[in-house]
Amino acid sequence: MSENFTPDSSLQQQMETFEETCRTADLKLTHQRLEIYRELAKATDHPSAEMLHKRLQKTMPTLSLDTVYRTLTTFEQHHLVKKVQTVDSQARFEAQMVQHHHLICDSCKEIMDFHWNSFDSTPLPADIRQWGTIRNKNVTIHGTCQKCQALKKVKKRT
Amino acid sequence: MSENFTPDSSLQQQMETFEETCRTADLKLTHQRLEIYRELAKATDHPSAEMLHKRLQKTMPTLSLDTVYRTLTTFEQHHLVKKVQTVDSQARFEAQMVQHHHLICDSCKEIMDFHWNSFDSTPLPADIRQWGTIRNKNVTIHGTCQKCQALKKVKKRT
DNA sequence: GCTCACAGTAAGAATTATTCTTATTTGCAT
DNA sequence: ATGCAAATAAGAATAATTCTTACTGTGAGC
Ligand SMILES: [Mn+2]
Ligand SMILES: [Mn+2]
Ligand SMILES: [Zn+2]
Ligand SMILES: [Zn+2]
Repeated sequence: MSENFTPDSSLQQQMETFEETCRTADLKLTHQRLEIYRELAKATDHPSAEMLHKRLQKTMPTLSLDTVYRTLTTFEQHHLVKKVQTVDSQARFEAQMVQHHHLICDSCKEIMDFHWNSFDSTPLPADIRQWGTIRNKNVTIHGTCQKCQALKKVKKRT
Repeated sequence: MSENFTPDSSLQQQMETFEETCRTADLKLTHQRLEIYRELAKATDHPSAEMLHKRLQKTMPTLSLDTVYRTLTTFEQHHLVKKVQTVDSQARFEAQMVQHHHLICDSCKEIMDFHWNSFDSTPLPADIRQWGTIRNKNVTIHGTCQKCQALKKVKKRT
């Protein structure tokens, strides 16, 4: 590990990969695309388009919500980001493209990543294979996070 | 197995359980509720509210789409149906409440059930336990179903 | 079986999330 | 530096879902 290591070094790396992918895909490197990608890449909470827009407006007051949506869709088509499947109406996004799974708090809607290598390497039940071509398999865990549990206890006491 | 066994016997059973649950929950047994539940219970494709409405309109021409939505929401609150999490804008529903998992075709959006008991009884990675209270864990498999694969091949030949 | 209170419904308006249209701006190849 | 296709901003439009309101029907009590 180098002496120049900073918590941002992986983000820097990710930005470079992003720029490279854009150039290869003939996507122009606009300020909007760079900032939207950076904001999503540094987020760990799987923000919605609206959340991203709100965060970015502080530094880019003229950024339109439509651009956020359009840009995320473009990124998705180029496998730079993923739409996360939820039961809620607003779509949630992430720039984390390596295989992982999700913990979802049904109370605050927080989405957290986790890894589960032993699951990833477990073969599927045999009878599923004939269904078609399988692209990926993912686990979603629903529950209530610590924070929300604590809040509930406080409320009960009232 | 009785001589009176018919393919519908389990649906009959499910309808009785449904009626019982409604009575216990002080939900009036309206024609709309009965038919919406029956239609969803007999479906295996996880229909959207709109799909259910379309199917029911044949026999109930005055049924409003709003009633379908409202009724499904009521059922969901009483754990009679579940909203299925997808990446698409239209919500999909099911009356199948026993633990199971989903195969989703990214091409035709078909959602299929499957069971995986060995997964269900596998403990979660230890480091997840501290996140909060876990309610359930489910697997979603994405891919392309046989039908869609066949269609693609035909198209390629053209 | 009849009546009545009130939960539930239909219809259309409203809201929310997302996408489209169009005039203007910008990245980048030349 | 110039030109032009691609991208953006703003607001209109669309799609999915929910709300409002006047009317209807379920089922408890007689
Ligand atoms: Mn994730
Ligand atoms: Mn299912
Ligand atoms: Zn929470
Ligand atoms: Zn398919």
